[in-house]
Amino acid sequence: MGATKSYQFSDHHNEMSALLKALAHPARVAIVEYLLKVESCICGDIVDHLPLAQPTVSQHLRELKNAGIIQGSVEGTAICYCLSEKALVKLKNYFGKLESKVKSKCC
Amino acid sequence: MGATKSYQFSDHHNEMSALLKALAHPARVAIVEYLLKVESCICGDIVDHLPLAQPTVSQHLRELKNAGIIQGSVEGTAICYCLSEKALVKLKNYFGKLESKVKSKCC
DNA sequence: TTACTTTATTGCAATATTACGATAAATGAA
DNA sequence: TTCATTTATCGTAATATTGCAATAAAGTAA
Repeated sequence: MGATKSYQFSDHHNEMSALLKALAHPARVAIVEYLLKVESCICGDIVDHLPLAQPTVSQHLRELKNAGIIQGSVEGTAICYCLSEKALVKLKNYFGKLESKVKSKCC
Repeated sequence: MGATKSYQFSDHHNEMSALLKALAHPARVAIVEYLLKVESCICGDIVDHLPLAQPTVSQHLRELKNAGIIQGSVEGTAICYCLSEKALVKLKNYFGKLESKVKSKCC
């Protein structure tokens, strides 16, 4: 025991939770909002904008990339990161759907 | 080392990541969607709809409640759970804002 | 080539999460 | 009261996450 019983849940539930898990850390929320704020891809200065060591930031970036939330492409000696619109659209649509269906007639 | 350095991030980043963290598990996504599906509050049969033991479900419900995503009220010998519209609106607006701002002009 | 810059990976310690058996608490019914 | 039902909590084991120093890898520049 201790590990999430992923195999007991549907693909949909696992996919959504994986996407949300990628954003379930303040550093990763901060990275996403930073990429959004500069309105373009960022080459190389993400580490300087976070209060964490370089290996830690690299680890967070990898998690965001694995989840499909950001993309990275090699640009000379640096790497350019940018947001993946597809993932954000998916999240927007998901919560839009949830919110539109919710009825506030609770006991 | 090991613990998230919450104090290094803004309140906003911590609040958003906490809300998303509450949904970063397939069981909790499943609970939210189940509450949505029945379109009303559920009294007592959440445990039967999940492939987890009762103490585990109770733990997940508490996390959702602490995050403000669901509400629970005592109804006789059972407890009625329902979704909190406020949290879902917050999430919908957040991703709506992100998606509307994202520019897909990446390198 | 060497030196430099930037990012990734490795290895590990500290902490957090997940899951569940056992048990407690709370309520209703008999 | 006692019994049954339902949910919460405690305790603990297994696993996952977080963070960083050290180091590697990959590229540019001289």
